[in-house]
Amino acid sequence: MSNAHAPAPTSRREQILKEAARLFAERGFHGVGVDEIGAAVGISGPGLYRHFAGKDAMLAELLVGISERLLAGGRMRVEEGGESPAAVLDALIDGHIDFALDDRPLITLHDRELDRLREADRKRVRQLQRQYVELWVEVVRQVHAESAESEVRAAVHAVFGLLNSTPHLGRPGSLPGRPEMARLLHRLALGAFGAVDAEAAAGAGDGAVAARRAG
Amino acid sequence: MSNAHAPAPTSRREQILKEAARLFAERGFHGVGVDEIGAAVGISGPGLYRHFAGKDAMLAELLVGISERLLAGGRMRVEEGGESPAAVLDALIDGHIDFALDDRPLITLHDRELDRLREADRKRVRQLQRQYVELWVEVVRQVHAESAESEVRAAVHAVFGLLNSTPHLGRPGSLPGRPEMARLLHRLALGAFGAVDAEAAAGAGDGAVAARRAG
DNA sequence: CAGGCGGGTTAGTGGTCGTTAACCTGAGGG
DNA sequence: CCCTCAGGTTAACGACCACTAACCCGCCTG
Repeated sequence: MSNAHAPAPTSRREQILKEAARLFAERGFHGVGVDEIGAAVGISGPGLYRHFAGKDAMLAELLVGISERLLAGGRMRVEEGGESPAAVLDALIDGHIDFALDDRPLITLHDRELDRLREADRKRVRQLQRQYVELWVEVVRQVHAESAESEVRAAVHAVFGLLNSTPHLGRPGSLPGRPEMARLLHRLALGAFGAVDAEAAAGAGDGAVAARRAG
Repeated sequence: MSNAHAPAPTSRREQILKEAARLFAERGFHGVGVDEIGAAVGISGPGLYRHFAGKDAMLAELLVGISERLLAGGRMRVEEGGESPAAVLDALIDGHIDFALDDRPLITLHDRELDRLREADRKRVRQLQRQYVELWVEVVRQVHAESAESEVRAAVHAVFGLLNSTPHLGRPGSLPGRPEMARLLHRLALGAFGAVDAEAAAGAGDGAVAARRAG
């Protein structure tokens, strides 16, 4: 439509993947047709088959790609190893936040359309996800050593849910801007992890933990 | 399949809705056909049209129903008014956790298939969701008075993401059981809310908040 | 200039799916 | 005993859609 002489820093494949991700996130994998994806990149319908084996292949490449990038980024930050486990955890959190804030459609797809994959791809994605989770679990356990592993694992899942909540936010100005949002999410994640360690005395429904921060 | 002489405490409609919710959650609205829904309740295909105007109507009734129940439950707990704002917040959290743990398919649908609704239904659901969010925002602000409203609102969304993370959990025994899970989620939510108030001194990436709980 | 080929095009095809049509049956009620 | 009617059934229809076939063209290479 627009760029007739595009310097094309992004290949056609990547352009297609980006638009496909957006459309899949907006209307669901089954909800968007190949014609629409084609139209979004200026070609029409079956032209996509010059770049991908099929619609499924696009979704597979998106989900595998995102999972690999998440894991690779996490591994990198762990190996860099900060001054302390807490610093590594901070880095993990910031990395995930950047991802959630910058690649919303992918985050959405990541836990929404997994089951539309062929068995093999789904297994691969799940394996990558599991490794990513375990990466976090190890780091979190170094920061909160006295917590049970199963609770830490559940907490990691829950914090992912927290960090990945950004796509669900209403558009307008009733919410903080991107930098404030990043800092807020960081605080919330740390706050949640800090609450993993049971102050077992506190039963449910008495507001003990909420009261703590005022004390 | 099983109950040939069902005392039918649940009407046929409810039975259909329940199965439809499960299937929609598993494979997405577009991913399941009316024949499958029918088969799940022992009748086949078009028999459903004796109970619902169409597939869309089932989804609409599910989403509107869940939103109304969430809001009604929340309002009830607020009006009951505990001993303190913190106690009311505890009640809200417990209510939401019960919902997330007991009605996973609905929770999944709730933020996954909203856009498949007709304009009118979608507006209604969004309005109910917004009212539910604002209910929480008011209560949280009473507990954390010094926090900016926009940050509290974002935090509420994020905590919903945290509490609604249960459907994403891997099946096996690597996770806590239901009661432990409920208590853990409760703690995590309070921990997150407790971190809304900026200790503005702490920049990103220095682990200050994580360190706090050890100090 | 030949020719391969990357990257498009349009037309068609087979299958799936939501929905409707037409028909059936068994249980009450007058 | 008939009539109604709720709640099914199967068959068919129309739309949509992923994918294939067949064709095309501009660019680069030799």
